Amino acid sequence: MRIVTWNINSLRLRLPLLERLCGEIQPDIVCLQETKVTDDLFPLEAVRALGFDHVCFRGMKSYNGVAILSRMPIRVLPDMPDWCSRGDCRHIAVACGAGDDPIILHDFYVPAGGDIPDPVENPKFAHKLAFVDEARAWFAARDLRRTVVVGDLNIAPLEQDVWSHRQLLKIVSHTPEETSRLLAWQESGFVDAMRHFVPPEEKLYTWWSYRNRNWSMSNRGRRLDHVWVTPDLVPDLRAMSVLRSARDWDKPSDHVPVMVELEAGE
DNA sequence: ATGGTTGATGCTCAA
Repeated sequence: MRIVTWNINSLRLRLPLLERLCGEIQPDIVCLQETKVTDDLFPLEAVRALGFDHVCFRGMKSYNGVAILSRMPIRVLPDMPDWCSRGDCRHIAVACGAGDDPIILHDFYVPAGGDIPDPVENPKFAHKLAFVDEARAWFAARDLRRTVVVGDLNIAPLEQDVWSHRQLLKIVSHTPEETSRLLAWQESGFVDAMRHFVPPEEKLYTWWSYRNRNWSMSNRGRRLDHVWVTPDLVPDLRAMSVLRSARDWDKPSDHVPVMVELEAGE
């Protein structure tokens, strides 16, 4: 089972890129963030035409929005928390597969947190920290198995997840307040599936700012997008790839797709 | 220290 996570930064604008992604790597499941489309305007027919007969989404006007596109049956998990009581569309979760032992898949879009890394001065940063704390507590209180967490978590936790650890320590996405919280959430029951394949000593990025024309040459990237699995799924991990080439597609997202292949759930 | 770009929306905000 090939699972892709991608902050697509407007689904409607980038439908041709989604089509290209599907042609190149044929994912079974695509988890999107920042769809930026309300549910009544979701491009369901275009998504079905790509072979995804099973689709769920939660969107809002202009901001946020998540969607899961699947070739196999999925069912949305009910009674998920309204994180930080915002009514934001930042999370959707499904059970994948028709069998009686499905894979549970959570798709998250964690708040970016604004520019100032101070929760007193910057309410958006406070929201981000609270969101991650709440997620950690929720998962820590549960017995997890056959569970995958993916999404744009908007935090690059390791030193080699950013182009310069030293220069980014006070930049939102890599402050110790964020990285310690994200790792605490991860350690509540998950293994970092990307780092299962790429050792922590190696640079690994999934996002390059639009504000850098020559993004590839300067390569000032960050790993903001993640795939975590519960330990019982680690033996099923088969492959991982970061589709760096997608950053150079026509009208690209600033995030590139990340693919993880699992033996499970066939 | 600063500015750099993009998307959705509509005379600006979020990223």
